[in-house]
Amino acid sequence: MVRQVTKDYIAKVCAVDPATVSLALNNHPRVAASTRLRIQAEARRLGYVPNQAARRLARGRFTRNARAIERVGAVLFDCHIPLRGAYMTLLSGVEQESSDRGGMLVFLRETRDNPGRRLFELGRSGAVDGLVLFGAVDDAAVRQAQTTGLPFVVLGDYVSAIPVHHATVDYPAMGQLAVRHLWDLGHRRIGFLGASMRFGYQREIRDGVKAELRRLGLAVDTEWFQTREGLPILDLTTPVRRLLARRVRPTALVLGESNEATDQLSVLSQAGVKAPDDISLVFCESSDAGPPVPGSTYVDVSMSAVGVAAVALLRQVAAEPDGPSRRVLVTPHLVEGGSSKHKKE
Amino acid sequence: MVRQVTKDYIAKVCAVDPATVSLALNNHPRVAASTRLRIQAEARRLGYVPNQAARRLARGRFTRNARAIERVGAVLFDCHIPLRGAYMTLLSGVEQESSDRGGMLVFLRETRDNPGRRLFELGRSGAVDGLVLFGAVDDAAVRQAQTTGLPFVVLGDYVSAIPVHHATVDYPAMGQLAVRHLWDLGHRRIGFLGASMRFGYQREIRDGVKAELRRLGLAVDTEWFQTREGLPILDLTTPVRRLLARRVRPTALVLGESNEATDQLSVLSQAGVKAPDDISLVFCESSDAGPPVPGSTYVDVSMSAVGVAAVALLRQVAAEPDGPSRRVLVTPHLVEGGSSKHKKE
DNA sequence: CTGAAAGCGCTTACAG
DNA sequence: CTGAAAGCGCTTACAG
Repeated sequence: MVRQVTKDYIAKVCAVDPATVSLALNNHPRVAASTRLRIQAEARRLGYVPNQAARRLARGRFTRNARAIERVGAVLFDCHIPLRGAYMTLLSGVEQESSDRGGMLVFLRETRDNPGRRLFELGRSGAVDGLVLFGAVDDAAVRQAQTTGLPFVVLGDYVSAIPVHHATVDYPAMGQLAVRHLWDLGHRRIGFLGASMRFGYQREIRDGVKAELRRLGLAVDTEWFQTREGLPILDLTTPVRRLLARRVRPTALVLGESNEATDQLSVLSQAGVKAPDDISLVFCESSDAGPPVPGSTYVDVSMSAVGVAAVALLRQVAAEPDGPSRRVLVTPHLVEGGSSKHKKE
Repeated sequence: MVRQVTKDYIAKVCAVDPATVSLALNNHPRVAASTRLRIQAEARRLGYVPNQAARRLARGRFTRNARAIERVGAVLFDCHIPLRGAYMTLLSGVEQESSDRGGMLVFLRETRDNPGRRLFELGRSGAVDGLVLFGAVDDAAVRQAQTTGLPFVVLGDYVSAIPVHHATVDYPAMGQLAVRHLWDLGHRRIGFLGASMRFGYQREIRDGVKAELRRLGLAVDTEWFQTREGLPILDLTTPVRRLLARRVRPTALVLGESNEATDQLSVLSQAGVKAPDDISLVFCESSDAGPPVPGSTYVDVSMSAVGVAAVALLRQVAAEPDGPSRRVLVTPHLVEGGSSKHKKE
């Protein structure tokens, strides 16, 4: 075990009181600049790292209420579906923003077997200063978070009527950007391929597409809007087939769920429809995994940026606990690849 | 803020000394059973949760050396490739095993910009009792972990010559199980489709396939062993094409990388080769995401079980720090679906 | 078997 | 501007 470098030790070396060391290292203005610099230099030289446990314990004595967000508890509400890579990216964003400010991240999973227990214990144990909730967040989850008394923010999709602070992707903008790109390339017959529509983000992307089409004065042809809603769960291809069966086909498509892109493309290719020559394609992607299909044009958004935004929001919420519900939206952007091109005349 | 229920408060209610409460709640044998039960009941009733910070601080006074693993630091070494869903599942396994024993998980990412810094600070801060390393773990990563003085375990694939404690999947067994299943179905011409072979797990699966073929007295025909080694990075389909170009085709295939399954299947289907009628397929999957293709036969392994195993191993390592390098392998199992069947006579 | 004490390393209000 | 003190909530060695 490495010998712990304590504030007392630094105090001895610098010939000052331990209290002064504490104030100096926390950049308290009451310490003379020269003293502060001397102490900070010595601390750096010795590789001093404050003892987290002692710090938290000592602070608890005074600031009974709102304190700075140093340790963030990231709580994943389990969803009984495979854990997606996007969660990992969200989490790494939360971690980044916590660590960069000298804090750290505690990761916790709430299970359905014993709902609320871990969250309750986390709240009482004093181990974290605030919470970020993600996964299958619903009314029960929000209420559990409320009982901890800690400030919290919901990250990404959730289903709850209770107003909360919320950081997520600007999903409507994804649909909007995709349509706008195709419009700029000269396309006027633009369709949409969606997935199950069971998740909020899927519906938001779709609504963004519709809204932008209307804004541009284009027909929102329901025949060109195909989703898997109402279809068997494993049927990934019928929407594409239906779309191809239309008398007049769209010249361009927005694909709302990049996870299903490969299957959709294989139906297109089997039907002899090639991108971008026969049809322009824009994918919507939100997993930081690069192009959903090599070389494709897609609307991208950084999930880790959403994690960063959530922690930043959490700090605001902690500083002003009684403010109104806040919402932060991370803006997507278009990445041009080879799957879209100007409409042939 | 919720009023903190402290041991002092319980002591007052139970009319005993705070020290007795501490001993009782930690199941110390020196406390009379009746007293212990009375105190524990009261603590439960009041919803008492011990203050983590105080506990760690107090414990630090005595046990300077090996202590129980309560708080685990999960350190992800960044890899500049998209974060895979499998990492999330690993992490949730680590979290589960930590939480179930009343502990918790601190998640940390080591970045390339400032290697070792966060790990160093984590070690000094006294925030965790042991480490689990995963991601792009190499010699430098292992050495950084060593300097913390904390017990640690490597989780999953890594590249380092330094002997470490290690928990991972029994990848050779995946290949072995797949071959054995096909053999049992009567197949004698069994091939293998691999990916880039840049990762250790890919090579281990392949070697497991080869070893089992030899064990069964089957020819290891190199023409039926196709990988993407040496091919352009985005070329996912050439291996399948090469395999199909052989004069004598295999009647069954082990697919080593389920991420690439969809692409491989589409080549097969374009060539008019259908599973399982023309060829039996067994996929290797390790992301807890269910069948890589709906209804397929695959060798599965629970990555969260690997996370659980890693923490269990960490406890052993902490208890006996000077023991030899330990290694825990999680065993995969076969899930039968429709993509494999008895060989036609 | 239980009580009273010391102290983990830190922070901040209070004196000087 | 700095020092000396009190105390955060807990654990464990030491007395009784």
